[in-house]
Amino acid sequence: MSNCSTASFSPNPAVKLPAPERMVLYSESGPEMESRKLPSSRYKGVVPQPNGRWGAQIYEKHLRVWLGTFDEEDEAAWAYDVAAQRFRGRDAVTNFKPLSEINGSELEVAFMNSHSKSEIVDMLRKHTYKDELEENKNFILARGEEGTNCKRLEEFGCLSHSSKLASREVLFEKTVTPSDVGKLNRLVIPKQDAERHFPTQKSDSGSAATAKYKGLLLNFEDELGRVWRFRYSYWNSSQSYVLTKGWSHFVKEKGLKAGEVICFKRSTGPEKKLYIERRPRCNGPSWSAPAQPVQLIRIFGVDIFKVHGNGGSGGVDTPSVGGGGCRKGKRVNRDVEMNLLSMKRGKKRMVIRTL
DNA sequence: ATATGTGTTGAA
DNA sequence: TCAACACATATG
Repeated sequence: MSNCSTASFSPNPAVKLPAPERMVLYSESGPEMESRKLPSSRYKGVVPQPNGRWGAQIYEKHLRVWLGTFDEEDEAAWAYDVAAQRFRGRDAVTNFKPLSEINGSELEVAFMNSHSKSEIVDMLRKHTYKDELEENKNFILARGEEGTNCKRLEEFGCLSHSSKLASREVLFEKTVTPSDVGKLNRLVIPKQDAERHFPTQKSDSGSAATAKYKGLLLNFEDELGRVWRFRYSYWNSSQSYVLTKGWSHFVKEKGLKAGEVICFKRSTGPEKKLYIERRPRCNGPSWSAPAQPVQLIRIFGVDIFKVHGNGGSGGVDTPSVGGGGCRKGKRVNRDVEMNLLSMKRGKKRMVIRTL
């Protein structure tokens, strides 16, 4: 509060903050150069270190929780934000724009909440938070095409409740058009796909004649296990199948934009649950192809993921990830590379090569 | 020897 | 809760 108390401080300096003259504090050229005061930070939860770096800390239950030291002041502020949102939830006061107001941050929120506070703090102190988050994201996004072991995902805290165990098959995808995300509040389902994959229900019990479809409410689960309910119906006027009621809410919440691809899936089990997922969108050149199928295999009693390569050159190929674009992880080309995503305890990423 | 993180305090 | 500040302790 102290630093907030200055009227100029905005809780969400999405805009540049005015930089107070911190240097001045140093130049209090006292008789002894020893008596320098440390420059205070304009960020909440950030404290100066004697060596010019910045510490981040948050308080809980009268106790200080140290979040580590950072080269940059805003890095420390960011660390504080992460901790604050994990410790205090959506309405935590943060230095920068809170995740709750950022489109597409659902995965990060899920990631955060699926780790204990101390795990998050650990990551911050070791500066591994971002990496772990990326791993987790890619993990989820690569899921689904084939029978991925969702139990494993659950262990990693990647999946929320109901979406755990079902493997799913892709029904079809659609690149949403401007009108799909515009004010018409409807999504057109390509006719072929609709007739092939979505349930049909004629209100008219009479046999053939009138193919009049009564609206149908369908539930779809998203990447996070969140359930969306849409009205699915047929518009005679345009001879098209559409999702109507509930659709605009989805568009808004997800921040869905024209050109993005949404993928409809269905669980392969008896349940036949429906899923709607926004396909990972990466503009970078390295992710041009759709995610490659991934399969779980078990070696030495450890579950790993095998990415189906092409040449079958005895090795497991890496995902279509080069150096840049989507992620930066370290990758190996040949041999089996397994990264046991943060093993339960050590949080260390292990790379094991076989043969 | 230096960097990091804790003990502690006063203020909000 | 929070940051300031002194300083003990960890680290290389």
